[in-house]
Amino acid sequence: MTTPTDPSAGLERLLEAELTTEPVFLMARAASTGSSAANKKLAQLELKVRHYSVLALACGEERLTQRELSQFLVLDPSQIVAILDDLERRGAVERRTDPRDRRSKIIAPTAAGRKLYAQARTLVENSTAESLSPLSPAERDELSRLLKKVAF
Amino acid sequence: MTTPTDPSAGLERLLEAELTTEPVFLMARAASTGSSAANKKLAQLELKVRHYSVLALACGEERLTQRELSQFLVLDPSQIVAILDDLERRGAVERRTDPRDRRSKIIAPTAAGRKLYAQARTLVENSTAESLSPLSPAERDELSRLLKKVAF
DNA sequence: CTTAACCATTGACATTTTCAACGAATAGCG
DNA sequence: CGCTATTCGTTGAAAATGTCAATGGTTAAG
Repeated sequence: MTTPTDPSAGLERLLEAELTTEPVFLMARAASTGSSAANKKLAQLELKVRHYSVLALACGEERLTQRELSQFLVLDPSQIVAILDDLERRGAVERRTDPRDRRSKIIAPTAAGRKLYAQARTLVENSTAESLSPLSPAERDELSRLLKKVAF
Repeated sequence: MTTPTDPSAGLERLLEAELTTEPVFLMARAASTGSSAANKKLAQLELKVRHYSVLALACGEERLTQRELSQFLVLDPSQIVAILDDLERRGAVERRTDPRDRRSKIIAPTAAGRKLYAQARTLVENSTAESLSPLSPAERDELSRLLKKVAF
């Protein structure tokens, strides 16, 4: 098993570049490599991170409307529609008209959806473990803590 | 001056959602909000983060080829072409055929380019300060340190 | 009851990503 | 030296993503 060559190999001399101190850049790069790694793993379930995120929320404690999903995930309502079309076609979630406000639709997971989420979750955790492998367990926790403060 | 309403306001009940513990999700969200904030500031210079990144590297110590920019920024070579077309049209950078390998082109900043970078850098720093405002100075340093370890 | 606002959805459009193919130039090897 | 394979920047097409206005159905406010 050959280690996949780092695409940015041979550029160690750039580690001192001013850009390397910019959090915007670091975040973008970390997020980009991280989610593309996760997407690769999720591909075997024909999922992408965006589907995984919606599915995860659908499988959570709170029952959410599409509007709420849209706000929380910072995605346009129309994108939520597309993602839900995929997930619903696969029988992973259901749209239920909110009885208290028939404009909204509440997203609920099916049994198959929960199963799918369980599998996906494992894959994502593997991917995360690899992505964060340069960090110690304590550092991973700290990173998550800091990101959470920034992201909300 | 009214504080722009947080788009994800009223969803505090989701802060305990399982998804909130996933670094992939946190990174994506932090990166997304962070760079869209930076983009807004950079708009007054008619720049985006991607242009800023290339300009920053061009203004650094190392003289880089397009291929190297592409690898370091994890962007397709064709995207580098487009970004450089913009920057060159504005007279911020120059493409110089590498005398040691006439296939490659070395990117060099012009005087105007350095000036532009200086202005842009200030804007980005302001944006970063706002984005990371929920963190203490020590936490910001720690976040940068951790991100750097992950991103490279 | 009427008007304004909200939700999910659709469709159009811009931006970004991804990929294959090309000419020019170099590197490796006989 | 000559031939072949590889690399570089560039172009163009296709797919994915993001952004935005308009719609029908529904609710809220007066």
